[in-house]
Amino acid sequence: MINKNSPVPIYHQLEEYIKQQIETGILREEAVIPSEREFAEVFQISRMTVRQAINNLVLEGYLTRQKGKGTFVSKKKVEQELQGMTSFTEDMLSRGMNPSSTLLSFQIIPADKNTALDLKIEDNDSVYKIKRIRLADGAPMALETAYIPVEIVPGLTEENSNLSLYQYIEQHLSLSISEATQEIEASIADSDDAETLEINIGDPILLIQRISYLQDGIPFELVKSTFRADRYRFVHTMKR
Amino acid sequence: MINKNSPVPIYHQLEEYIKQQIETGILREEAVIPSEREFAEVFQISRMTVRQAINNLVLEGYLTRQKGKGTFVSKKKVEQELQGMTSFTEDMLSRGMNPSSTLLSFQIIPADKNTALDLKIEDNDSVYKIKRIRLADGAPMALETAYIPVEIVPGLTEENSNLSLYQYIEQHLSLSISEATQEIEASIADSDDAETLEINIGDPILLIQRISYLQDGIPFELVKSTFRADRYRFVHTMKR
DNA sequence: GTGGAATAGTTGTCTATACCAGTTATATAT
DNA sequence: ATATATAACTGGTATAGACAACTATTCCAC
Repeated sequence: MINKNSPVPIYHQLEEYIKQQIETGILREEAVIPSEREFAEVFQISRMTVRQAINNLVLEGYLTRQKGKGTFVSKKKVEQELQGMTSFTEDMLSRGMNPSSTLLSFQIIPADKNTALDLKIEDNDSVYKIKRIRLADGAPMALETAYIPVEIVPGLTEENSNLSLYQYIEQHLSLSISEATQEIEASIADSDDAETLEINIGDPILLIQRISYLQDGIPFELVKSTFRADRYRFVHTMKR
Repeated sequence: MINKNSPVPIYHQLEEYIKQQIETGILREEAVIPSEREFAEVFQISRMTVRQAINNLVLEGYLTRQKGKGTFVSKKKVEQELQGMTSFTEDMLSRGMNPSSTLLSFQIIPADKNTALDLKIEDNDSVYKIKRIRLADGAPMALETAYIPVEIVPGLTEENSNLSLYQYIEQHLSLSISEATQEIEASIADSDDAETLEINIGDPILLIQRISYLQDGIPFELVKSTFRADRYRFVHTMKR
């Protein structure tokens, strides 16, 4: 499970290992995880390295420590993610609705000037352009257009683009998403919007543009969404 | 400066020391701080201990590291606050605009059912109801109505209500604001909105409702704002 | 039973050291 | 002067070991 010769740092390998154990349910909510010395012994690594992995998971909210007792799996990652970057799917699930989507188009195109600027790439660099209608409980909720640099996420196809992009990036490319910016504005539907969202021209709509960044501040996704204002309201919690 | 016999951990002492250097301006924004090895040498402590202190300050946003170059003082605690709870005034200032406001009314009224629910008080408990027009560079930007429980912030008057409520609460009542939730939706202007915001009926508007909480999760302010969509766009950064 | 000591487990703090991987200044060769 | 190695810095990762602080249990004396 741990490869000492991998260029991936050991502590990061251990993080992923423990995360996986949590997500697959092998380590359950509220349960104690093995002690630091035990991890060190089992994987033949130093306790300080184990601590580095566990520290990060504590900071990310996966675990909590209790001096003298042990380290425990936190309950509900969901609530923490809610305070920030939720995908449409997660967002709808958290509202008790059933999300689905219809793929309208999947293209690889050269980036225009504005898209290139937002994604910090050169003009005409290749990007995926993926258009979807997002549905909640079967009814149209939003029209979404995503732009993703091909260079960063190669091998995206019409088939696998339906899976969670975030999971793909974190697990297969072992990159992690650190930050996102959103811009939200109000507008009114034009004829195109009205048709796809099944509303009337002049009805209010919510435009949301999100840019998601990797650890190093590299943008990897630009999503422009048009929501039906009568069905969707953006909810958001800030801490500190 | 560092006391090895103190019950306070060394890394924490060092954190406070560095923080102080930053806050007193001895270490300036963007400047390099001494290297880890230098701290270790000067204070005769281990480099790992220095790293523990610096790690924490990095996580708290005081410092940023750059491999091969050094560790730098982050600029502006303000910007971090911007990622979250900004008042209209701060928001506009950060956009390079000149904010002002016109008080429309200042009342103490019994809370209606919904307001009471949001503020977690009883129906008919007294609340301040403060209506303002918010201007940016002299032009109407938003219509704002704030509801504040009298019990939590007694002594608010038409005069001092113009000052920063947040500062007042943090400094005079020594309470601290920990969290806020926002709900954002799109709508279209009715005749009232159109008149106060100097736009046309049917123009798009952005409705923002914010509830701010004290440390203990006690709501102390409910603000409902109506923004001109042609002039205002909600911008928001999420981390992690 | 109650209190206290001993014990074995946990995380927390700290040291000393080593090597790796970027960055920058400096010396050297051309 | 201009390249180009090289050395000397930086933070990043990892080791091994030590003691402190805290928790839980067990056992024993009272």
